[in-house]
Amino acid sequence: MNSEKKIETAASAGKRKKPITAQDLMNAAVKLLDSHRSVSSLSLREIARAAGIAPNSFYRHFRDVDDLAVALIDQAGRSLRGVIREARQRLSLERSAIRTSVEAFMEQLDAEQKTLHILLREMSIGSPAFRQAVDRELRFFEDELCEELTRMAKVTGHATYEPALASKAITRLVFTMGAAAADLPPEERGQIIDETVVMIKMIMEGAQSLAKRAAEK
Amino acid sequence: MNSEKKIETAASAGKRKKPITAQDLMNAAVKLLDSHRSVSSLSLREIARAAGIAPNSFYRHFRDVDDLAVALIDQAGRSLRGVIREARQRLSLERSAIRTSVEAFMEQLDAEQKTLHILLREMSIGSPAFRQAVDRELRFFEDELCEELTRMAKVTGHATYEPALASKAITRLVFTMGAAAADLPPEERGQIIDETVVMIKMIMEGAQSLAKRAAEK
DNA sequence: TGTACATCAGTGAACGCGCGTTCACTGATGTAC
DNA sequence: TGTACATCAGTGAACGCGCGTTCACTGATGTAC
Repeated sequence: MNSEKKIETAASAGKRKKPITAQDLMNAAVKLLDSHRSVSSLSLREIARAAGIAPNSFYRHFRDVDDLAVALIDQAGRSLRGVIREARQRLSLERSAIRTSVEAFMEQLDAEQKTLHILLREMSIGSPAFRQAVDRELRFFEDELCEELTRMAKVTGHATYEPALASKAITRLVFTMGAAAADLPPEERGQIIDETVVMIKMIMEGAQSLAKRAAEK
Repeated sequence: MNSEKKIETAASAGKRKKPITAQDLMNAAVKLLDSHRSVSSLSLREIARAAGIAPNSFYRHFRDVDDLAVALIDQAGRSLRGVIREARQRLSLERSAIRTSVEAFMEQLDAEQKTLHILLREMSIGSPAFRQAVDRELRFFEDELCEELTRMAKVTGHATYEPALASKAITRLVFTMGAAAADLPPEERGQIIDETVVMIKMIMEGAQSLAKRAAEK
């Protein structure tokens, strides 16, 4: 017990050194962002403190806080690709493709690193580099969805009117609803998911109906 | 000329006093927010400096920066009601109701106080009071739209499926697209307006089509 | 019309504090011979 | 296997600065008599 305490003290108060990764710093930042603070309001010292390192050690991993923020968005991007991949995997079953995808998206909000949540919240705020990173991810999601829509159109015979626009509308809608969901207790998430599913169905139905009408005349 | 210069000097460098309004402070804050900074990153001293008063004079008008931020959102709310009123006024003409409304919305982004822009950007960030104020405005817009939709349904005979959800979808979409438009040079706004109009038409068309289908079975 | 007085929006100076950044350092880990 | 050395992630101390907030103040404006 004595030696155990000694080890613990050595590990936490650490005589001289502690190894820390860039990821640890990002996690510390995410934790600080938890309650509706914006990335731009985080200080370097604050993050370093939360991660348990000296302020100047921060520079070993990132140029500045903005640099870390961009890294967070990149991670959110990876999270987003995870959503898409997972939705595809689950898709072969008999459930509604829309519902399945929306659920995959909303689940990713609680993923270990809650970077997706941050992306949703700070879409239009932050440095040029930050917003550029967000835009890139948004566009990727949109393009992926658009491909999926046109692929579906060939299979089912239901053409989609302006599939790029429908994709954009759905993407923006899912992102906004996701941002709303992320701030809600899990038991109210279900309703947001239901709402989002119906909204998407409206768009798909509308896009198909408009396509038919355009074809008729 | 000599006396004119004297007066100007007295007014700008001001021997002892300058009268300043709460609105002046809000305008100064808005100006600082222009390039993608978040409200939470503004300092009291920065705002006071921009408004041309001593830092401590700030307290004559607001309790703190957060208090000013909430006032900005209230102003954005008034701007939003202006959008609705203006859209209604223009509506009697023969143009598309959707297009007219979207244009009214997007024009309001450039209104003298660009508070609507700030509301769109910071929707999910900021103090509880701030977000509560934003939520209130969002809901108001949504309700207003929902009423309009059900009123239209009676006139045209086209029922809307889940009008509350359709309203929510349209509101969120308009707000996101507005946020995107606000950061764009005016000459690219037109495209965003066109896109938004088509998106809304998809939702309306879809909601009507789903209503028909629900009525049939 | 004058005089006395309260109110109110402004002021400069000062405080203690947390900030970002720099410096020269330390000691563990991996590599060359 | 040992020894010498480069690399690299950490360190504490120090810097100058802008911050929010407080204080006692000033002088213009509006009101009462």
